Amino acid sequence: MTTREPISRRERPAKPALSREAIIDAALLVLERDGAEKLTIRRVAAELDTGPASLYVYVKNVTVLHALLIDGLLADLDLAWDDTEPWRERLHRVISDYVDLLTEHGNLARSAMFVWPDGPHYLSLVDLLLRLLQSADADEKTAAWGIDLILQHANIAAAEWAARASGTGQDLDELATTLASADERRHPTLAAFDTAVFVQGTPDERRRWALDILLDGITTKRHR
Amino acid sequence: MTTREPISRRERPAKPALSREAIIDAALLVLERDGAEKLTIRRVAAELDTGPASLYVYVKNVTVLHALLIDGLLADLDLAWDDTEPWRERLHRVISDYVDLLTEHGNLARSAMFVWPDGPHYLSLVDLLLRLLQSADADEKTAAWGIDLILQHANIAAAEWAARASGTGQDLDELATTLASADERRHPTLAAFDTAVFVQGTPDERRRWALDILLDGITTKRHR
DNA sequence: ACCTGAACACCGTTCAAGT
DNA sequence: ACCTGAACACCGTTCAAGT
Repeated sequence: MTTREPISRRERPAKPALSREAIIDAALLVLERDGAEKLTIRRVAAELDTGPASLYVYVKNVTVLHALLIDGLLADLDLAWDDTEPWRERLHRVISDYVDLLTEHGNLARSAMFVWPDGPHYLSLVDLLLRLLQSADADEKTAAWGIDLILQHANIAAAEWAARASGTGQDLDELATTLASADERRHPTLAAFDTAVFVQGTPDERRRWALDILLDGITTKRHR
Repeated sequence: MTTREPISRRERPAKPALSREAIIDAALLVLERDGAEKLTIRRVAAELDTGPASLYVYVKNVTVLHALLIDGLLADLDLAWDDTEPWRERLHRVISDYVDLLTEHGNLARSAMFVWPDGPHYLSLVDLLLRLLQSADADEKTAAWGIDLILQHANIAAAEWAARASGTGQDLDELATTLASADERRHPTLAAFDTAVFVQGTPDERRRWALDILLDGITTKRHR
């Protein structure tokens, strides 16, 4: 497998030259085949028939690899602008789509929390959000910081849900039990509270609720 | 610390019997000595002069180990209730304390995002938050879900800041450049926007701003 | 039941050497 | 400059065997 003379031509898919694009392609393949938790430098390198060291010319670290991927996935997002749909509805829809997309690849969502997946698709998403918040009369700072806050929340929602699904997190029953066992002396407010409420609601309900809180807050604009 | 026979007295610190408490003690020591990113099952086990397998009788996995620790750290939190301080100020103060505490141990903050550190101190924190939101006239659901949202935001803030400090994240300059390079055709709204705003503000300012958004949203209570 | 050594199945990253 | 094999320095978790 070194400088091979033009033998039979296509004995194998012909080892592609390394490049950022080739890496993304290989990574997408690994993602689909092995799942997000297996999306490691080593596996992508193996997919490219090389050692892990080779990738470091193109990606600074794993987090960057993840960010690269996320932007790729975002290509599937529906970012169409629709005059007739109220801004709030549209925003709910796009964030819901975004969370769904990330949730399918739980591990990636964790990375999304720490890097802005700075690719063209992510920029398009930000562009749409900005347009929506502007149409809701948010001023510059509120819009910009608000987008950060909204995406942060979406990322957490995806990561949390994925953690729950993979069994890495703790189950809600456990949490409910702890809350219910609040001591009357040490935690009087909690003891007098219907703690079941904490764990109520479907993920969807809670996401929607939380986003509304955010949007209410953003459009209230106290400017304190 | 156990019922020790009066032998020669202090030949060694006397290998303590394993227990959840002993594990927490050892973990706190590792945390202080080696930092949060080194707080692994293996290191804590080594600290206890045993193999990693031994800990699995007491902790289900690393995440649980982290959760245990977080609750321990929360012991230092000032949770006093003060009639004279307006609820909003008090809430800002306690969340700010909480974030500071977690930020010092960045890696732990990441775990806090996926487990409720269900120990007595965490319950006390929740108790205080509940009391504060109730005094702001939030109904049950709004208070409970709101606390979840607030803590989520605090956890992210801590984790993000820690990631930035450790160099794992991406630096803001990079992000600013990407945003500024928005293409006029593909990202018209962004191109016409002063993208510098996205990365403006100190962490403190942004935290305070975000929490106010949350609180504004929570106290608005649209009930849609 | 509790505890353990050893193994299993991996990681990310760096380095010295090649081309 | 780009690419690589090999090594470094770790991980979490499980298992079979002991007490």
